[in-house]
Amino acid sequence: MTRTGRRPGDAARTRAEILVAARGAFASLGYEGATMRRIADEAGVDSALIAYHFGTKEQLFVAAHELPINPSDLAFLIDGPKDEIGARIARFAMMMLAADDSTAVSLMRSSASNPAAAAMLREFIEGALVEPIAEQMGASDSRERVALVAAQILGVLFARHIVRVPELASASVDDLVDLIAPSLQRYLTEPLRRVPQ
Amino acid sequence: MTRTGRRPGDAARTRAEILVAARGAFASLGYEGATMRRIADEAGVDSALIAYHFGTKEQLFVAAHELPINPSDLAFLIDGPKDEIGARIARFAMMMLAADDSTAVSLMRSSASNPAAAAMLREFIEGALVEPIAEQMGASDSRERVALVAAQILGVLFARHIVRVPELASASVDDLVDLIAPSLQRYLTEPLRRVPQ
DNA sequence: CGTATAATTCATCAGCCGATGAATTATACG
DNA sequence: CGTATAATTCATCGGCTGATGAATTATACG
Repeated sequence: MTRTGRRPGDAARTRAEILVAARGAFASLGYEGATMRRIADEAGVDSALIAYHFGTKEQLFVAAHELPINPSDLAFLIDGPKDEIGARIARFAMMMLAADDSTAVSLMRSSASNPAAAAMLREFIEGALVEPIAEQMGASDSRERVALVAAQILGVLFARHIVRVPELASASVDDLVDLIAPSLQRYLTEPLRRVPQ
Repeated sequence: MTRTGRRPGDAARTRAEILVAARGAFASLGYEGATMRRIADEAGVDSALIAYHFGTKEQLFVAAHELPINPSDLAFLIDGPKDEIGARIARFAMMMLAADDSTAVSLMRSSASNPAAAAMLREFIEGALVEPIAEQMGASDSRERVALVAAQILGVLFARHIVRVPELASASVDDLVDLIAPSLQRYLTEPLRRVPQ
């Protein structure tokens, strides 16, 4: 059927198709579950071709998770009215990160069993969220505040897309935004402790 | 060194040692990463002995996660002053579930790559938390409220023990309780949406 | 048009996985 | 004390994994 040797037609396209298949597999199966052969089958390709284009499985994982988001795209979260920052972040997180096959869910899934993936997720949270937002806020506990926001978002994603708790899995994006926005708002802008340290 | 055949001494003890090794391995490596051979090595035992005592790997996983908690032990969370229920749940969750090798972290880790583990975690959340607490509360949106509490707790555990976000990984249990208790309180007892549906 | 090279598949390797039957040794119980 | 049986290790199976060298075919470019 598919003979050996170079295929006719657009060559650069194959590479992109492998990346799409890889993202889907990592997101639904995690790092170990997404085998090279499965990804290759999904992309309609031999697994050796993946090695040819991307090298090792770990390199493929990194390539598949290269951010489609430029960290400076997140500036709008900080700008704008301060009393709505929780809602802005909640909406952005639920919309961009909530798809079952999003790179965020994929990274979360793989982080659970793969320390290198956990490091990637940690560095993204620190570098793209905690540091820029905390710097902008300037208070001494800003980093802690942003980390709590990240934890709340991770929790909703985990409960909704990995555990699939029915009450959250069936909720709409709009509902989720309304529900968690006040918590994020509190973590960022309201007094955190009853008895200050 | 360790010869073949039955070993002298307390026989029932071996079984318990296998369970301890299994819990540690599942909690730190996840379902797929915790291989039968690794667990056996950790327990100082041949992997065939695990099969002899517990059957398949999946049966071992279930045995290792049999609840040390009787669901009725959770009644105290609901009883007591209503304006402190968030703090009670936060303290209980952070203390009981926060150890790196707790069965909760173990279940979370395995849930990410193993649908059967995710089902176990989902059923625990629904059966031991959402249903009893929501029934006690009685409001129409009670289930959703408890699910949000579960999501917040899962998020802190995930960020702290799996991603290891430094700001949360280094925080003390007391700090974490103080920080998230008001969010849990709001999810359970305060108006959830600005514009009711 | 010819040829170097890029893209692709095939075949195969060593290693690890979970499972299982056979052999071995201690205990329990008559 | 003898023997059935429980507890344990050993040896091995088929299957899957990531990786890689060799063969094949299309393209790019002179």
